[in-house]
Amino acid sequence: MNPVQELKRNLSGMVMDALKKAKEEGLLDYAEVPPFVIEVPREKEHGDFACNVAMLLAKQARMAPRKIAEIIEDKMEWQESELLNKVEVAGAGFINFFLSHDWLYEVPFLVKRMGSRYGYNEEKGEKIQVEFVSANPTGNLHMGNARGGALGDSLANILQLAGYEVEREFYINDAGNQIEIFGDSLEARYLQLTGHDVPFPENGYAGGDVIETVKNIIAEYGHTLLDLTPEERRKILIDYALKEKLAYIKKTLEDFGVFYDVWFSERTLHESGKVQEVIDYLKEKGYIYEHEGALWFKSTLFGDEKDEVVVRANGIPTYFAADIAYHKDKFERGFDRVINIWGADHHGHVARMKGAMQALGYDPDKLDILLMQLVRLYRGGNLVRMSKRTGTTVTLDELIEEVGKDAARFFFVMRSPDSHLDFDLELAKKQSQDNPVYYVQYAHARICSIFRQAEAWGIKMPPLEAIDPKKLKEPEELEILRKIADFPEEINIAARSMAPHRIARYVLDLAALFHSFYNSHRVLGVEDKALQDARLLLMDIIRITIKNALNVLGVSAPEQM
RNA sequence: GUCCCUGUAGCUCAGCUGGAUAGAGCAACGGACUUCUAAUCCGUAGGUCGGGGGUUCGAAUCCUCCCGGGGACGCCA
Repeated sequence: MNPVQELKRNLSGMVMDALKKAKEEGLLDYAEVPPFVIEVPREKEHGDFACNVAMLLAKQARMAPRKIAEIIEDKMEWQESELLNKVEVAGAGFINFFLSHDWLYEVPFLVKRMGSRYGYNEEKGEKIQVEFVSANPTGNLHMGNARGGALGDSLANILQLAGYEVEREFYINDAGNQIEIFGDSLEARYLQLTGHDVPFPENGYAGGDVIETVKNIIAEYGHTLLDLTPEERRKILIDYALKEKLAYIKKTLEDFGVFYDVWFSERTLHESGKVQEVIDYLKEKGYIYEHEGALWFKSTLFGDEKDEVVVRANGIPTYFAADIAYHKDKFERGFDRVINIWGADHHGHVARMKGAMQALGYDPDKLDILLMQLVRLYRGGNLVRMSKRTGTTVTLDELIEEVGKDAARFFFVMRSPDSHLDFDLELAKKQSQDNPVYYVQYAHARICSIFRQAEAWGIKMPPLEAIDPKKLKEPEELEILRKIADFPEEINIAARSMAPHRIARYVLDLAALFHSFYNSHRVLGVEDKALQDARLLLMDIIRITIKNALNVLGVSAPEQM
C-alpha cells in the first residue's frame, strides 16, 4: 500500500542486519544503534536512497564514518535481493543505494488496484478527532474561518488516508457572553425596525447581516414580539437568529466542500451540568481557588504565565470553563488524539487548555493544537479590516462567489499554517488564469482529453495483464512513476507533521512532471503498440493520483477545461 | 516587558524528525503549436538563507544574543 515506506523498511532492515553481523564478528563496536534515516538524496548521482548511520555511529564506534560505512556495505547481503543494483559509500560516510527499476514497474498495478483509494496507508488503529472552524454562530464566516475550514478538512482527509479513523467536529459557541451581546444587538435592531428610537449597544454586532436576520424575524412575527416581556422576546430572537445563522454556516461550509460528523453545542454542556461538574472536580483536587470573588484555575502549575478565571465574580462561568468541560467530553468519547485548529490569536489559550487536561488526568500530548496564522485580506492593495462588530468583512460565501471554491481552497492550503497569509481579492481574480490550481486541473483535463481522443480513434487500453509497464523507459516516465509511488508516503508525512500544504506541493510537482512529459512525448499513435498501451496506463495512473490528491484538498478534478 | 509566528532569488513562498552542489511559481529575457487542449513546455538570468556567536563529522534547519515584520497578553471569545 505504501511502496516507498516498504522499501525504506527493507533497506533499514538490511542495514541493521549488517550492523549486527559486523558486531558479532568483532569488526564494529557499539552499544546501541542510533536512530538513523533512509532518505532520498537530493542529487540523483547519490542514488535512490541514502543512509546516514555510519556518521551517527562514528563516535560510539571510535572509527571513521567512511570506514564504518564500508564495513556495513561489505556485510550487507544486498546481492541476494533483486532490489538493488548497486551499493556505494560516498561523501562523508553516506551509504547510497541504487535500486533496480523493477519495483517501479509494480506501481501502476498497485494504483489501478487501489483506484480512488490510492494513497491509503495501513490502518493505524487510532481514533482522531479534528475540531475546526467552530465559528461563533453570531455572524457570517470570515477569512480566518475559511482558512481554518480548508486546513481542517484537508488535514482530516489526510489523516484518514494515513490510516486513522477520523471524526470532524464543529463546536457551536451558543452560550456565554457573546450570545448575551448578540441578544442585545438583536433586541436593539428589533426595536429600531419596529419604529422605536433606541440606541444600538456600543459593543454590539453592527453587521448588516444582523439587520437582515431581524427583518426575517419581523416577516415571521411582525410586531407581536413587542407584547412580550423583554425576557420572552429575547429568547425568541436569539433562538431564531442562532438557528438561522447556524443553517447559513452549515450551508456555506458545504459549498466550501466541508462536511462535519458532529455539531456540538456548548449550551448542552451548561444545561447538563457538565461545566459545573468539572469545576467542582477541579476545586476538589485543589486546582481552583477563589480570589476577589472569582474562581481561578491554577494554570501556572502547568507552565502557563498566569492563572485563569473560570467563574466570574458574578457567578457566570467563562468560556474557558466550558472549554474544559468540552475537552473532557472529547476524551471521554474515546479519542486517542484530539486535534484543534485555532487562529494564532488564541495561542495564549494553549498552555492552560493542556494544563486543564493534565489536571483532569489526561495526557496533554494527546491534545494537539494546530495554530494557523491569521489571514489578512486586501482589496485592491487596501487592507480590509475583518470585524463582525463593525460589519466590514468579506464573507466566505462572497469569497467563493468571487474566486471559486477550488481556487479558494487551494490557495488557503497551499501555504504552511505557520505563514501569515495575505489574500488580495483583486489579485486573486486578476491572476485566476495563472492560479496554480488551474495548472493542476489542466493536467487532469488534458489526460482525460487523451482518453477521449483514444476513444474517437478506436484505441482501447487492453486489460492490465496484457500491459508491460517496462516499456516505460524515458527519464520523464520513470520520474513520474517515482513521483506517483511517493504519494502514500507523502500522505504519511503530511499527517505526521500536520501539514496539508505538502499535498498541494506534491500535486503541483506531479502536474509539472506530466506537462513536461506531454510536451516531449506522444501517447497516441506511437508505432510501438505495446508502448502506447503502457503510456495509456501511465496516463491513467497520473489521472488517478492527481484526482485523489485534489480530493484531499477539496478541489475538483474537471475532465474538460 | 513576557509569550507565539515569521525573515530564504526583484515578488509570493517550499525545504519531512540536522545531511552531500539551497528549490519552485510569478515577474524579466530568448525559444517551441500542419500531430493527443500553448491554461503547456524548453532555455537564460537571478542567493553573504536578516546579522553575530555557539553545538558537531555536517546548520537554512538545533541553542543563544541582536535587528526587522505580524499577533497575543481582559472576570472577551
